Amino acid sequence: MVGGKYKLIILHKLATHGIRRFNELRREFPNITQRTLTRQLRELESDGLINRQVYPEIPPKVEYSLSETGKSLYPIFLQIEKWGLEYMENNPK
Amino acid sequence: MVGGKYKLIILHKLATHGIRRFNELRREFPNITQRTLTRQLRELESDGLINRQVYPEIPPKVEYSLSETGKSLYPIFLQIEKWGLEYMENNPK
DNA sequence: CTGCATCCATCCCGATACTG
DNA sequence: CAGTATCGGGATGGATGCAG
Repeated sequence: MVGGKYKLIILHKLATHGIRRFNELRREFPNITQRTLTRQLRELESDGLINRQVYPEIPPKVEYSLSETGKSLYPIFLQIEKWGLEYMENNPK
Repeated sequence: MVGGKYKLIILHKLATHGIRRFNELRREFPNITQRTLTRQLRELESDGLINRQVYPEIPPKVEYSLSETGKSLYPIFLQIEKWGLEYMENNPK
């Protein structure tokens, strides 16, 4: 469910900074292409990790946020982050 | 570093059951092909997560075990396992 | 603004046969 | 026993253009 190239950082961004619109995410991850961002978001949505709120306006507006299930991943993120910091301490460069 | 299809379960097996020989791992994961098992083990080794001990005998003998870095991943595994159990409780089927 | 359609390169893994 | 060699297919991500 989190196997995509950008899924973890997307979830992390939504976890730490809350609701985000599509183009906000594009700006925050300049390397990801539009097509890929769309697909990763759709996959996260169909796995129930994020919510997708569409506002039927012109111009369109779509907001992404963590679902409850997505939020429940947060302890894992913290554990991974802790590991990463220790790993960098023991393997400096 | 743990992105391969079988890397997490290989690490988990080594974490919970200690040293394993090549063909023991093959038997324990019947779905993995020889070629793929070899590659995943080599990648784990070059990332420093497992140790590869070769005994220059006939017939050959190679033992795989967790490195200290590999062992340090264990808290993450526990956190993931905990999440998985809760997820299945909340999403029964 | 938020997409979809198309085409393409690469990576990952599997199937199978062979080897010291 | 513990691999290597070869071939191939499917998934993943990128580039580019078009659209409501």
